[in-house]
Amino acid sequence: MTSQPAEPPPRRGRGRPGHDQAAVLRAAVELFNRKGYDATSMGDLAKELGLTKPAIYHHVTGKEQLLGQALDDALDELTAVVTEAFREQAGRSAYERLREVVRRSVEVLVAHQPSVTLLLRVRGNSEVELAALERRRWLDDRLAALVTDAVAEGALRDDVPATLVSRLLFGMVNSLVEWYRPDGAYDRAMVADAVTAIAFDGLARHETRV
Amino acid sequence: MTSQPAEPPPRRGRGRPGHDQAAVLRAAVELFNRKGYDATSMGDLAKELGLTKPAIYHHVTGKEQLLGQALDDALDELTAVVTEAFREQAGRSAYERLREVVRRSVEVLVAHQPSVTLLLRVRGNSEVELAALERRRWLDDRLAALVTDAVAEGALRDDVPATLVSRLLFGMVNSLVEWYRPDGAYDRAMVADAVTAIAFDGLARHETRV
DNA sequence: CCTACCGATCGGTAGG
DNA sequence: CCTACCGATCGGTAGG
Repeated sequence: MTSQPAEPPPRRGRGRPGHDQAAVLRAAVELFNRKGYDATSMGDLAKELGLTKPAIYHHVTGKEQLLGQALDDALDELTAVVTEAFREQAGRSAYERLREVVRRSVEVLVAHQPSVTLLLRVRGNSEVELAALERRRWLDDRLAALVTDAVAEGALRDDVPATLVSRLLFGMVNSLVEWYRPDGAYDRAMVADAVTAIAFDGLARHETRV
Repeated sequence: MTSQPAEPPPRRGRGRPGHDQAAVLRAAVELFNRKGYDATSMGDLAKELGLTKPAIYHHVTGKEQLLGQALDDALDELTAVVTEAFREQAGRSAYERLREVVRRSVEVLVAHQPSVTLLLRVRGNSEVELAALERRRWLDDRLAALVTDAVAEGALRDDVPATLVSRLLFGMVNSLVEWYRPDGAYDRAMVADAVTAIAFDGLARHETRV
C-alpha cells in the first residue's frame, strides 16, 4: 500500500461535469431499488453516472455508506412524523393523532419514495441494516401504541387486536412504495385522501357514517 | 441439453440422511427470504443442509431453478384463487367474489408464505424473474377488473379510482408476508377475518353498518 | 454400474 | 478522474 493524500478539494472549471456526493447517492438509490442492493455493482453505478468505477470512490467511501445514507434519510423523515404526533399534538385524541400520522406518513412515502422503499426491503444483512431495523422497530412500536390508545378511546373497532390493526394499517400505507410514481396519475393529496378514507371507513359503500 | 431420467426413488437404509429435492427447496426459500436471494450463496445453503456445496447439485440443477420453483408455487396458488373467482363463481356478484378472493388470498399467503414472500420481492433481474413478473401482472390486472366491477355494481365506494382501491386493498393483503408467522399469536382464520373486516368496513367504529 | 457424496478447483466478477 | 490491479468469493463442475 502506498500512502495517499486524502480528498483533494473539488476543482471547478476543469475536468468532467463534476458529480457531487448527492448526485451519486441519488443514482445509487435508484439502482438499488430497480435491481436490488446486492444485485447492483459499483460498476453498474459508474456506468449510470458516466464514470469509471474507481472514480466513484472520489465521492463516497463505499457501497454500504450509500445505503446507510438513504436509510437515514427515510428514518429521519418517518421519525419526525411520529415524534410530532406525540409531542406537538398532545392535546388531541389518539384517533385524531393517528389519522394525522397516516396522512403525514403517506406524504413522506411519496416525497421520499426511493429511500423509504430501500428501508422497507432491509433484511439485516450488515451492521448498517441492523441499525436501520432497530430504528424502524422503534417507529413500529410507537405506531402500535397509538393504535392501542385509539382503540382504548373507543374510536377504533375492538373486535380485532390493536397490534394486528396497526400492522395491516401501515402495511397498506407502506405498500404505496411498490407502485407510486410521482409522474403517475395520482397526486400526493389524492393518494393521502384515498388511504385515509379506505383505512378508516372501509371500501364498502355504507348507508350511514359517523 | 441432455435427456435425463426423472427423479429416482429415494433409497432407504444406505447412504446419508437422504435430502430430497423438496427439502433442498424448502431450505433455499427460507434462506432467500431471510437474507435475500443475491445475498444467499450456494455455500450458505449447503451449510444449512449439512452438505457440501457440490452435493446440492445432485438434487437441483442450480440456484435459479430453486427460485423459479418457489415463484411457480406461489403463482400457481394465486392463479387458482383468481381463476376460481371468475369461473366457478360466475353467478355471484362482483362484490361477493371480491370478498372471497381477498379471503382466499389471505389463506394462500399464510399457507405459502415463504414462496409468496419471494414473489413479492422479485425485481426482474433474470429471465426467471421476468417470467414471474409477467404472471403476476396478469393476476393484478384480473384483480383490478374485479374491483372495477364491484364499483360499477354500486357495492364499493366510487370516490376513489378503482385501480387505486385495488392497489391499496391488495397492498394490505400482501403486507401479511412481512410479519405473519404460522407459530405466532394469530391463526389463519383470525387474520382472514381481520383483513376482510378492516378492508371492507374500515377500522373506525361505525354506529351503523350495511 | 448405481447412489450419494467429497476435496479441490474451474472461469469470472465482486468491492475496493 | 483513469489504468491497472488486489484478496475473496461467487455459482457451478471436474475426477474419484
